[in-house]
Amino acid sequence: MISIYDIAKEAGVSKSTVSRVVNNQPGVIDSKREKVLQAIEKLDYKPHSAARNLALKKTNVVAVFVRELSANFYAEFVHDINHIFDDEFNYGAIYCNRNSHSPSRVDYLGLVNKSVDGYIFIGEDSVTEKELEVLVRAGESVVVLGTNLKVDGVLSIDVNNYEVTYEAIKHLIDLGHQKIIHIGAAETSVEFQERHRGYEQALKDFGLTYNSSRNIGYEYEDAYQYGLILADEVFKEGLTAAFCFNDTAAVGLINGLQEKGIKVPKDFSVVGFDDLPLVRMTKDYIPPLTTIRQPQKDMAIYAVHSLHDMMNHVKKTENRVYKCELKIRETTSKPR
Amino acid sequence: MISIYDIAKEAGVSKSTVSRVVNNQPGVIDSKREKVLQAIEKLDYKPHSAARNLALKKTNVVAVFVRELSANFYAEFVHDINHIFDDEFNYGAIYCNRNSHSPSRVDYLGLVNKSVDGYIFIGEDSVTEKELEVLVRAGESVVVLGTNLKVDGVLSIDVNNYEVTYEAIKHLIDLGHQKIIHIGAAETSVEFQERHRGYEQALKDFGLTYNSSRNIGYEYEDAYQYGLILADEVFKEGLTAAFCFNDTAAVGLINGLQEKGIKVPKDFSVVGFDDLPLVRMTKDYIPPLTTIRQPQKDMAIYAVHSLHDMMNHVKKTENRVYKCELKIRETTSKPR
DNA sequence: CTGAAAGCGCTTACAG
DNA sequence: CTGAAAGCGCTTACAG
Repeated sequence: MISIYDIAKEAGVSKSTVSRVVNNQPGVIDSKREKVLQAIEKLDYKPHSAARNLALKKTNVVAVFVRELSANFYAEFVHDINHIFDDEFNYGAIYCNRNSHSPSRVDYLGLVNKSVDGYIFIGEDSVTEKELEVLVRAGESVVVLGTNLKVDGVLSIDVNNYEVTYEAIKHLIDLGHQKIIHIGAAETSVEFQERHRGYEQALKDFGLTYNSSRNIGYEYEDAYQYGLILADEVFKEGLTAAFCFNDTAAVGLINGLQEKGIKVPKDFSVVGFDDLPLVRMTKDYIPPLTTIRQPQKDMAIYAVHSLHDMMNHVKKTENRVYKCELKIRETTSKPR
Repeated sequence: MISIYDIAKEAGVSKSTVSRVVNNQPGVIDSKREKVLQAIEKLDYKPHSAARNLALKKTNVVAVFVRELSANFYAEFVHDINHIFDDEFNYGAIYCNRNSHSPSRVDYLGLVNKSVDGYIFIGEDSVTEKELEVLVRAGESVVVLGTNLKVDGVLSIDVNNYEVTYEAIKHLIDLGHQKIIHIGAAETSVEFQERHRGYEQALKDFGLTYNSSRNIGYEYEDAYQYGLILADEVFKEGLTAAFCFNDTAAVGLINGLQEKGIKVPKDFSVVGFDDLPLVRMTKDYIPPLTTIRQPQKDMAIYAVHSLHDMMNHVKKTENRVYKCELKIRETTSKPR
């Protein structure tokens, strides 16, 4: 491979001079600058980034970790974050899958150590508290998004899961529902736990006794199958509403229920979470979803800007809890 | 930050010895190994990857580039590739968005130069021919997936777009369709061009004179809007079938058409492309899609294995064109 | 089994 | 404006 030394030789100057022109520094006479540029062009020279990173102790790259890159909700974040880095800063963002369900032999954090200036972790499965502590002790800049993890020195951005769930359940109760089920993905999820708290508190505050939570997994198909099963309980137990952990689950559930002849919202009300654009695909068949919108874009912007500030020690950054908005649309109505 | 030198001092040995235990090399007496391990634990030591990369001239990381990480079809590839690297090799994979539609100030290829052992580019918008040539000249290992780019020294994996499109059009013709429209995303797309060739050849071979291609953009909404418009042409010109560049477009088109009272497949036949699992979400409202399945998983496996072989100079690898399969389901039928 | 030394490809005071 | 030299944190022959 060709190095800075080769360019120096080709152009008849020193490595120092080559370095200066590569980095667009002033104080190089035009004639030499030109020679260097030509040599670079001629030999297809690209600086070796590991060498540069080592010398500069910075990389102009940040790492973004998510549980599963192709998961819908996270994909939006990934998209936004990428664009913000692109548009506003001269930073590259790289992405890593962090699927905790498959015990991975790859230690990304070790792999990536110091080859990155900052870290963004999205979703609670993307990182552990212990890992965060190690990063902080190493002086890294890190922000976590939607994890519920609180570690000194890492900036945390989250959403008011408890309150907004309370609000959604209250909405159902106000409509007259008495038997409302809470559907989550995985019990271990802090998200689930927070929302579960909101669910139970609302039941309690309004004196409802029916109290049932179920975790069904992350996939559309899980929700669809569960809808099929749930139909029975609707008939037997007089269930009239469900609060779902995301929109994909809500759509799956609705499809499963309707398959069994239970119409939404006439016979049954459903609340989703996330307000995914994806749901457009079903828009002509399923009523617009009552759901909860997270201020995703704002969160992404704040995440990127804060990380940037942290990396440049610009100023103190502060944790933030964003408020979600209950979007009442057409999958919830009075029970009949 | 703490370096190998700090560990050496703490453990009372030389850097060489520390390096040996960090890399699990034999030939270190147990008592010293233990001391080093303790020092590492105590000081939270992680090797600086840039330094190691520079010394070793290898990184154990590959980069995967796609146009848009959150795009549906690519997301599947990303998912598969990640899992294969995880399961079979001790390699990390990092992902980069390469959205050519937003002129980016970030030169990923430069950023990532030599901080990665190999490259996978997915989809034609992920890389240019010129970039590939530069990488080859620099001796990099690179594979391209679904790009139609042929550059000496880069392994190319693609799909028989021309043939399978021909087959799909023939299927429609066999059913009795005479006016078939070809719907693409962007004219500049080689994918479009290949499929267009297949479309035109089939028309020609079977003596059809109606010949019309349209490019409508990549999003669901584009297709839906276009479906609304297309409805008119169906009435006026007697169009009876469409071949779409992907399933999302097919669903959007169907929704648009049905909105205007045109039923699929009774009044109009539609063929999709990709056989996305995503389409499940509409399965209770739209008939199962006649579409084209790409052997995606096989392609991902071959891509990862080939790249691994190239990086280790194990053996010659060969370009591959995978055959797609026309899945005849329920959105195509005889015209009425 | 162990350590001193050279080298990986860059950057950047420093001296001129 | 320019170059020689030291240094970034690691690895690995080499000598002992």
